[in-house]
Amino acid sequence: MRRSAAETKESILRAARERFALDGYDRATIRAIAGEVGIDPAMVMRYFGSKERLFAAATEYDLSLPDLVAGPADRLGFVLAAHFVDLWEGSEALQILLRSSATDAGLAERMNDIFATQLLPVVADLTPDPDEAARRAGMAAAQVFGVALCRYVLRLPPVVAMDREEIVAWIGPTLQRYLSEGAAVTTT
Amino acid sequence: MRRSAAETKESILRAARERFALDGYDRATIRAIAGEVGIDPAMVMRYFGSKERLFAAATEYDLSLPDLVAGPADRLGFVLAAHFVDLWEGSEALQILLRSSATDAGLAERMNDIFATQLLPVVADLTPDPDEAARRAGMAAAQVFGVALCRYVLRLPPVVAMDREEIVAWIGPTLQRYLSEGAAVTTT
DNA sequence: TCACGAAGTCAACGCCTGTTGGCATAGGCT
DNA sequence: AGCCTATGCCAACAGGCGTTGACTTCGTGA
Repeated sequence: MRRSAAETKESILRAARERFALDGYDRATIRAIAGEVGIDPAMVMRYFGSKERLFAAATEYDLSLPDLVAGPADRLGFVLAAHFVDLWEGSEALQILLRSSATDAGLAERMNDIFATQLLPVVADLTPDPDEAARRAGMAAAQVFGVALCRYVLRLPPVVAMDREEIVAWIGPTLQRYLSEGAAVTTT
Repeated sequence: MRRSAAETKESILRAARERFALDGYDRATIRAIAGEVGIDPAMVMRYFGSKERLFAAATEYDLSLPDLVAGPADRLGFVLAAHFVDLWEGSEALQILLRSSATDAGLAERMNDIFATQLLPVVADLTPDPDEAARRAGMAAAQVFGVALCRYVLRLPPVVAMDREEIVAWIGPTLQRYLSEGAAVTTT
């Protein structure tokens, strides 16, 4: 079969996202991805150079966090929760990153970058003390990643069964507390 | 060098836990594990039969959840939080399982079993409606797994920096709400 | 028309993996 | 002392992987 280069490249990207999302970086093979598209593995190399570069191309994205300070302060957790749920549902990129970063130190580092450059600054606008802001952002990330892990990776049935609204209703107040309410104090 | 079979077996298990925890199931190789112990890869096969059986032997454990109904109802979240933090810190087994279950469907299934047979029944004792109990347990699992993911796998600096007490103080109230307080209602 | 570049195939390479069977050897038991 | 078994090593296999370079085929523009 003969297609335009752009078409083929896009087909490869689609198949790659699917395989990476399902199997993770290591187990997803160039051969399987090429097979899904119906072309020779060599084509993937021609268009993307290497498996690493293909992965990078398949996981480009932007958190595009809303400006949290703009919204009403007391609905902040809900705004963030809704935004993240939409993000996870909307594209496979974050799911792919999450799954593969469990075994790839480089990808874990990339998740750190995402955290540090996208979530942390937004939270820092709400809290004067930078150390406290980091901890608050860290806990918020833990809650968000935890839901994503259970829903898309581990596929725990109750968490998979929930719809967007219900998840937001559960984690909204949690994020609200992590981001803006009284700092945790040590308790025995 | 010559040791007793029991000693060697134990050394292999120690090295295996370390490699599995650091690299995940796929990237941890029998050769690397054997090399760490200073023996031939064939010895690993002699003692454990296969890589899969070695992994199974390296990840035996027991959640041994406390009886939540026994404690004071209003400290329930804190009790569970403290218990889980101790569990994660105390052994590598859960960290290994968490890391590797991201790419291995069989292990994800095993995490489901852990959830269904150990956490869920405990929560079910607190809530009459089984469907609601499942959702509550699911959210609690999401929070606990999320912290573990950020702390041991992704190694987000602020989450790594926290000590046991601080983590318990943060997620204690969250678990409390997920397990026993007013069910979430849909909110726009 | 025909040559040329783009799109795709093919076979092979070098490497690493889990796994196997045969061979050496040390050390306790009789 | 001498055997015999548990402990360990070595070399090799078969298969899968990413990657490479040379070859074929199609479509188009001069």
